[in-house]
Amino acid sequence: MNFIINKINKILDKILIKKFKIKKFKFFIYNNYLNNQYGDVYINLSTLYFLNSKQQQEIGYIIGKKIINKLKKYIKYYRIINNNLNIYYNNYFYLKIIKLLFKIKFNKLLISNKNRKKKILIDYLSPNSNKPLHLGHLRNIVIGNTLANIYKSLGYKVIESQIINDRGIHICKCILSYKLFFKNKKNIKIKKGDHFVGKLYIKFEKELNKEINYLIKKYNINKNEAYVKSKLLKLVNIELIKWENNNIKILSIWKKLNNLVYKGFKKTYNKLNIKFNEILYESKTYLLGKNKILENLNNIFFLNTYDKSIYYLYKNKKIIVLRKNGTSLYITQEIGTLLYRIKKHKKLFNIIYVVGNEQSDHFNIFFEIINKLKICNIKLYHYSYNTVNYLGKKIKSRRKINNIILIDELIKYLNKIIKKKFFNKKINKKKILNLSISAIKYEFLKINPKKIINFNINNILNLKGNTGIYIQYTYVRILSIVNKLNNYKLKLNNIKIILENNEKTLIKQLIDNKNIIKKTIKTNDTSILINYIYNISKIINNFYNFNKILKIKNLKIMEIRLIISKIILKFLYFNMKIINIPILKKI
RNA sequence: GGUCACGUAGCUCAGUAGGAUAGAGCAACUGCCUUCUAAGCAGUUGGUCACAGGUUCGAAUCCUGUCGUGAUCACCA
Repeated sequence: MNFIINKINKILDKILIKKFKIKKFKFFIYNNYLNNQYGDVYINLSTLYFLNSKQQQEIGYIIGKKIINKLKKYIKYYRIINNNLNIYYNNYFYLKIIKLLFKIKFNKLLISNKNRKKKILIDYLSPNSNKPLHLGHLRNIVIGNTLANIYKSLGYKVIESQIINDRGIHICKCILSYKLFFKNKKNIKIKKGDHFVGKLYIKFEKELNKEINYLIKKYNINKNEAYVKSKLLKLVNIELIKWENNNIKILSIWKKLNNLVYKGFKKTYNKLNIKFNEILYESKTYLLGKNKILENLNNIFFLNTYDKSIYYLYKNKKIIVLRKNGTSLYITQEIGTLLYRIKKHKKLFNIIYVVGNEQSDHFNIFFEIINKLKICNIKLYHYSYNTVNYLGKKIKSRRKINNIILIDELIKYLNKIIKKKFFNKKINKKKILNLSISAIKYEFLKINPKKIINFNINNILNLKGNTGIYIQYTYVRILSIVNKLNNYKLKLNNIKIILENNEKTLIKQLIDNKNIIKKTIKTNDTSILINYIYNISKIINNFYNFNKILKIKNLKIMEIRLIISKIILKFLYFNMKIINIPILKKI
């Protein structure tokens, strides 16, 4: 949108090639948002390192003059300070941009026809069906969902996909726990299904622990030996075998418990305002992929002659892809699921796996295999993010259930805090929830996915400063002004107002929206977008405080500020939708 | 031990493609609510960018090494 930078670039190219015969050189034009002394954009002349500083300055002056000549309309003047060529926009430039921004629809800003027909599948959640969603999942959800929203805003068709791990020993533990410890209590109240099943799991683990300790004392043996002797473990394995043999009784409990969990999950998704348009279940996909491997035996995959398992050779390591008993593994399933998706969604352009960085090896192997199998031309990408630590330790979702904070619990804590803060004002439950959700999402998005999050409940409970609530608050404040002037008819022609510095800074930054979003995708870093929104919000609040609108007598100034306010609303609305932070009309 | 991340203010984090005096929030301290919504605004204090070398006109940023933290290295998913 910043047409000036394009024009400056063209001028730079011409001068360098024609006057100085420097062909393979490109200046980088920097934006300056902070320092009012320096130009709105600047070029660092030192990048012409092959010339001495006198020559650099000479070139600087020539470029400066040329730019002034060509772009008189938009540029006030240029200065060379500390070997930087600073270029200053004039008032007309800002007014022109304001007019542009006022007309433009932000949600159509990024859409290009190139992307319109392209389908992208984003696989961003794979919960186990034996426990509620927790902080570890939250990072996954928030990043995946934001990514999906960005691609949608670019015009792609996006499939948001999750695959639920609904089979295996973990769920059998819940089934057994239900049979042994809960079934006879007819008056069980189930508020939220996933929490109930989670309790079943904890109960089992507790009982197992008791038994193991008992065995260790009684027989004076070590832990591993006790595991072998454990009756509970034996029983669980029997359940698992029954499940694999399609035992009707087991299957019916299994279905019952899973459905409870899915209902619970759905409630949590609703709170977070996310929707998946593809839900896969491992019980249905775990047999896929086996045939593909057998088809390519001796060609890509090889047989272990001594035990008849099948492996793939990755960096001289044998990676087993089919067990000796012929059953599938994680990687086998991954291949199968891909085959399934290719069939189901025709013309997929791209699949993005938003999965923790601990699985980067898995994906490297997976992608290499897919490459060799020549299954498809779809671009596959592992969007990896780092772990969430709690109390100094990584949250391990697979085995342990204690030492984690559930998403629902976190929301509850926050709701309480927010309710207290609003002691005197009327505020309904839904608004409290929306505030909590925004605080939570924002907290996870604002940190670069590459970095470990050391989760501290106090950070998120402190609702000051750089938080999701701040962004919402900014929106609400501006909205209240605009609402009060709802009937005012604006005339866009012949605005001739000299803008304030904060207004200029604001406009300069607003122009960057498109680039920032593109960069967010390019670098796989949601914190870029968040920081951008936050920085602009700070300027907006400064604007709110100093550039009064309702109280100003000069109608023309009031009008231009109203226009800027409307642009701000459009901007925030658009970007809040992308990071999926709820918009509060009024607190 | 191999591989891959990360180390910036007391704490949590930004830092454009290597480029001007390294920026925010929290915490601490000053001001501002009869004010378009104070969950806000304006300001003060706070830095050997882990350490050591190298590349470069120029390094928080690139390279090498050391130290520290974490992840991973299953016929688990």
